[in-house]
Amino acid sequence: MPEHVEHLENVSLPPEQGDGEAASRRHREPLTRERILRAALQVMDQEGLEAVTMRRLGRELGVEAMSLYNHVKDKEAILEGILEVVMAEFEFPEETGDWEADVRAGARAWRRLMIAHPTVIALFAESKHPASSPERLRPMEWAFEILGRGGLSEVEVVRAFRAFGGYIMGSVLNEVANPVPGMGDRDHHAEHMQLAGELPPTEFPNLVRLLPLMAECDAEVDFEFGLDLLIAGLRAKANRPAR
Amino acid sequence: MPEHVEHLENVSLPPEQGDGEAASRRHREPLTRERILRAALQVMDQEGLEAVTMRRLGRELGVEAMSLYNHVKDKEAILEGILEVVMAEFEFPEETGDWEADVRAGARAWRRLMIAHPTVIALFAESKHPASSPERLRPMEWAFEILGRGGLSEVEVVRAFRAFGGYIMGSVLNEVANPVPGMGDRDHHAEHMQLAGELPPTEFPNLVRLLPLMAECDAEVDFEFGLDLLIAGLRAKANRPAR
DNA sequence: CGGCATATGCTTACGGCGTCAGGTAGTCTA
DNA sequence: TAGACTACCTGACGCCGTAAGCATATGCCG
Repeated sequence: MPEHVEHLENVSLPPEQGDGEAASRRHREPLTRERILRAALQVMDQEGLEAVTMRRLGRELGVEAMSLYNHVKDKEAILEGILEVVMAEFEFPEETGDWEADVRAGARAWRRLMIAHPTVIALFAESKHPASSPERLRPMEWAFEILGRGGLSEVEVVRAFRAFGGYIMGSVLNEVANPVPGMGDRDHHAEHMQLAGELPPTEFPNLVRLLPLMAECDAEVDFEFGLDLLIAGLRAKANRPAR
Repeated sequence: MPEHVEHLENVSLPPEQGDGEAASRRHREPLTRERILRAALQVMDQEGLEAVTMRRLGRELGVEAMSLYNHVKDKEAILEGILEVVMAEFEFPEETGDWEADVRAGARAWRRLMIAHPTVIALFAESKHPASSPERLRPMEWAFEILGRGGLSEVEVVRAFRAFGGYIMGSVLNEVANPVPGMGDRDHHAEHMQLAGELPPTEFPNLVRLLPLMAECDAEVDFEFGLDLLIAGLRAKANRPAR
């Protein structure tokens, strides 16, 4: 067993006194739940969910894996914490008073958040407990507030929330699970095209015809298309004039 | 129907004597990709994604983990195979000729499939490659076919497909990730209600008021609500009369 | 100042994971 | 009958999450 290595970090601090190790430990900022969650989110964004590992987070923070347990209960708690951090990033759009515009802006803000951290979709899909932290509930509260101004009944507000929420979630899921160009990977375009070329045209005539079209679509435009459908339907339901 | 017969067994060998191990090895039906995928799907449905393990599947099939590799490349190939098996279960609704009814029926069939195997959502969310097997593409082809009959332009068909697909995916995701009663877990209802009771009412007035409503909602009815919105919007776009 | 409680981080270890490398025993064909 | 092939097994490696216990630093008491 080699002797204890005095980490090189201690050269960066003022030479107070003899004990290098103690000094280095003093000057590195202490571990916190906050710091852990931020590191976890970063690793997840950059390298995917399977890279988020206790040992890896420890390495990222200059600490052993077991030290993390002083600040979080579980790995599961870390994953839930990531959701918290992400939802806390939600940027509440400025309210215009125009109901449709506000709904649209809210939907876009939500989508933008998910697109910025695509892997959270998988996190949602695997999470076992419903949301309960204020960070996760605040955007929800706000969405209810906005939707409630459209002349809908209470139960319609709930249903509209679920309809929009579902649509946003699913759009992003399809977008990141089945990527098309316009956002990121160019090679999936080629993959799509090639697939369309290889398909037996008698069994898959529509696919052969439409897959290339699909590959060319802009995910953002498509998102707006579905949003239009939902809002048009809702407008009818609320007996509003087409503005 | 219990039509399962072990056809290979009697063909192969005359009844050799004695050796118990050889005999037992002979009458267990041989491992196949098919059998592996079915076992994987069953384990996943009953115990969740994290229970799907090479060793576990081996145990399930009376075989060591490494034997699975004679029939599948990877664990990842197994997970993709599960998607294949599930999508092969898609029940194509009978076509009525009524476009709206057909679209609705298709959406319901899709939803029913996901609800029957809730964990596949997580699989979709994690899968890295777009669909390419015929089993996964056939329902897609069919959806394009149905949507194409509504008087939409080609690009609108693609967009409608993505809108409906997104909505279905997301609805089911929200339904299984944030369960409410009516389908399965009763205790989540209580959880919701309790949460509503504990929330600071000045910060979350809408949540406090609407969460109980939400807990009472029927997921299926809510699904239909969103479906109505989308179809109403689409009907307008296609310049069809409200039938 | 000494002494202890508490908080923080480290070490070790256990069982389970995916999978590589190599072994073996039955079966098929020349 | 020899050799190849198939289908399965054994053992090992390096990961994983985390339980248990040890070491050290800090804060509070007299």
